[in-house]
Amino acid sequence: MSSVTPSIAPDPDEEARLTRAQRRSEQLLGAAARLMERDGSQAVSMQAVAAEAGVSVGLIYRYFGGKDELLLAVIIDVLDAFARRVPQAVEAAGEDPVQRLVSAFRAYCEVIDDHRHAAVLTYRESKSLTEAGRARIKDLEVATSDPLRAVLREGIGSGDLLDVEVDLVSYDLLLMAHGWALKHWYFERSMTFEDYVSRQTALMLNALLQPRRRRSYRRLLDLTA
Amino acid sequence: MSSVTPSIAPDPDEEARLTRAQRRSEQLLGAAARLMERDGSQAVSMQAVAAEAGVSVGLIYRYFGGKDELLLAVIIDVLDAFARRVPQAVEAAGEDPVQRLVSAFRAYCEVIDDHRHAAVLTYRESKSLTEAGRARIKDLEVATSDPLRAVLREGIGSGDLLDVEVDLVSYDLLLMAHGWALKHWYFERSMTFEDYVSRQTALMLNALLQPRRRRSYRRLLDLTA
Amino acid sequence: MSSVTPSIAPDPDEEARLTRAQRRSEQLLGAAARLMERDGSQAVSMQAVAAEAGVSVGLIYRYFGGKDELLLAVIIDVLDAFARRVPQAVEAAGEDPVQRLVSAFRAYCEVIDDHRHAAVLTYRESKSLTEAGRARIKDLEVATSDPLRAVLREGIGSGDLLDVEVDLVSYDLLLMAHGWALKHWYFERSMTFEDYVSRQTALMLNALLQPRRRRSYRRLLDLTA
Amino acid sequence: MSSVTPSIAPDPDEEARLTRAQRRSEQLLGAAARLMERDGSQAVSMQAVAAEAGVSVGLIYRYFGGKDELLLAVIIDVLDAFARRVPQAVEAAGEDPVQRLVSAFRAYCEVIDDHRHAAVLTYRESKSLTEAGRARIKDLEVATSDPLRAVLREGIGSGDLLDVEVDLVSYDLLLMAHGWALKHWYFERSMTFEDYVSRQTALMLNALLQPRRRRSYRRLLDLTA
DNA sequence: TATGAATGAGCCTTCATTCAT
DNA sequence: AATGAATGAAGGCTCATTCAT
Repeated sequence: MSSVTPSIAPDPDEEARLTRAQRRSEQLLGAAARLMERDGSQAVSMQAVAAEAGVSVGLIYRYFGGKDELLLAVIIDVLDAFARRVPQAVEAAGEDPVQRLVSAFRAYCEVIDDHRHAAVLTYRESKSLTEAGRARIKDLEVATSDPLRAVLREGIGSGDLLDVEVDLVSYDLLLMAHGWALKHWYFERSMTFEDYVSRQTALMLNALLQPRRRRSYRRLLDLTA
Repeated sequence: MSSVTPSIAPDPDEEARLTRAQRRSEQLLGAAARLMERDGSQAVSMQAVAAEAGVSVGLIYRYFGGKDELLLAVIIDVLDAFARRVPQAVEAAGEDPVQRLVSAFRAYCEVIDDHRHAAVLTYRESKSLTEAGRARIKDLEVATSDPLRAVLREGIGSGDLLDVEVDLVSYDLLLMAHGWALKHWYFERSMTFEDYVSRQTALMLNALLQPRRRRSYRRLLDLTA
Repeated sequence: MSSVTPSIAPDPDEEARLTRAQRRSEQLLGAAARLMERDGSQAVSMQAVAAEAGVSVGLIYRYFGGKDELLLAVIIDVLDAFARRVPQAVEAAGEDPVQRLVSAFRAYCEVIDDHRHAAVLTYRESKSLTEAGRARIKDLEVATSDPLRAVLREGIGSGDLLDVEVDLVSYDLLLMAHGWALKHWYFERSMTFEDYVSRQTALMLNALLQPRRRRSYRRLLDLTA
Repeated sequence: MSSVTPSIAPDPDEEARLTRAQRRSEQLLGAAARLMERDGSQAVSMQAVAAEAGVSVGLIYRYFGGKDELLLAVIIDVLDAFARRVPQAVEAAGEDPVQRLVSAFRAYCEVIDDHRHAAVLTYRESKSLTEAGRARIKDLEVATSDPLRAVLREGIGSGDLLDVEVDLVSYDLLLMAHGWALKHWYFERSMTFEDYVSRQTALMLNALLQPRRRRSYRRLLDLTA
């Protein structure tokens, strides 16, 4: 389409940064994500994805080998979003390990709140994938929790946190973040997102903080927020 | 269960107590659960369920209205297991609120370990249900966590636990229990079920126990099990 | 059931006149007719017939070879009703051939009004039958119109009616009678059953009556009833 | 129809005039009509229609929402044939109201002879339709008889016909026309289509013609053709 | 590159029929 | 004579995938 335009290139930067194929790919991924997150991947037909994206069915097969590959790509796309935003939040939190942990946890929760349905996809749809796809996602999920693990290790190293098992605790924190998406229908009746985050943060710090450091974070430890 | 019965001839009794219909129902439920837990309900055809159960397709429709109803029944079956076993465990734990909490949490984890895949069904398949079915499951899920809420309230009332928000914390504990099923593929590499339970228990008590009560449960608080 | 009753035989005549088998047969036929007339034979399942009759599916197969045979029996039952009531009406009309014709036509219409849906069965369902069944019904349908043919011949013989082709005209009259059932939904808006019969009678007589006999039946010839 | 076109190259025009979709639609409609008319719509499977049309099952669903819609379309197709050919015949019959009536009736009979089995579908299959479809067909059936009603009113207005109830008589005439299809198996033994039409025409005129106009149509009034 | 008509395997469901009791 | 649980073939319909244009 835009290649036909004879006038001076309207957006050369955009043109250059993303090849036509990349743009198409994102367009299809977006459409698929939108539908799959809402209805579940199995309930979404390729024709529906095509319609949502405003292209023909055949075109999807030029960019993705089939439905399995499309679902895999959608999930990977979501996990990438995690990998991008959490480290930023940690960085912005400054030097204090506890503050960095709090900030990381909040970032996880925020990303999940933004992709509330997408977050559930990873749980729900892994069975729809090939063994290879499933393996790849598992790796990505582990990688996704890396920032959390790193910040936990920092805190333990600095003596601010108890000497917990990092793998297990980082996973617990992820669960608590995902919890917002999983039971959103339940909690939205009794609390805001801010309530949820601050109360979970308090619980987490109660469990992890070295007793002698508790006074410094008294405000964050208030269990009734 | 029935093996606990001390009186004579437990099997004939068992045979007699269940009508033919009840046995059929359980047989079909078992087959469906086995396949759905493995492949996801959408990927399991009614013909496959029939084959797994060793009956004809038509027979399933004598016992369940259709695929939706079958899935719903499978999930309800699992939730019933929770409703049965957790209260028993709490009862058997004696009077101490903290011991009762620890015991309840362990029971949740054990049921999940027994129904490791089925537990995931609740998360994964809600989209596949009718609105009515979804509503019913939500109610059951809430009810399922009731024993946990009760025991938490006891502990707070007795002054053993901090004054946390019971709804949120009970949900966190459920998440931690479900976590064993959700990431079983990951944790089985580094820990046994016993490791998982005792470490999560330690974290939980660290977060919830009144400081002055910590000494009494020193052993349970060991974060490295 | 009734054979168990020990007290003095409550209805010995009834018992004697109809064997148990005959009564069962009528019971089943009645149930089948009721449902098929309402929903069409194809839409009625054997299990539905059994339920309507208050018996088990298996029993139907003791009395009728299968669904085809059941439908055939239902249709024959209806056609028999025609064969019974029309001759009675003709007889009761006295000696005058024209009066007998008028009476016969009215009788056809009345039977059809009583079995409004059943009448349609013959048109609708003949395709569902075996070749043999179809042939049998065709014969019965021809026989059903015999009284009409006879009375027409009388009228022609007596010089009251024009010398029309009896087969064709008797068929036309049957069509006009069935018309009440076929388009009942349309005519019930603008006329009663009595209107329908008297107006059709007037048209018929206008077409068939010898000109010189018209004066005698002036009232019946009034086209606006 | 198109054979009447005098200009050059009629076939390419025909080819061009119909879009691919229109041709497909007609192809499917034709196949469905052929089978349904022979076996009854309920007895015809979608796979059979696909096979008859030489296409795949799935394709039918691109053109018709389902089996109901397909049956509805077939019936509407037949009713459209009436709406097209009857007015033409009336027009071609000239000015005389009686001639126009005779011509209209003949046209009805001819269309029915062409669609002998399809005509029966309207009677037979109404139960197989949705409420909406049934309503639509009822409307079309009423509309189909409009030309007949119009020509009857003309004749009454011009004083050629008796003052009969137009709705009822037009329906009678339709029944007589449909009669050819309904009992074709019976009448084909004793008369040709021409016999049938001329005799029914004679009966109709005997019933409807004003006595003083009878002499003018003596030939048409001969009851033995 | 892009289209979308066409395919057909496979799914859920129904129901005529059988048979052990 | 009567039951009704069980069967399984067949039907309507969907949708991932292909391919001629």
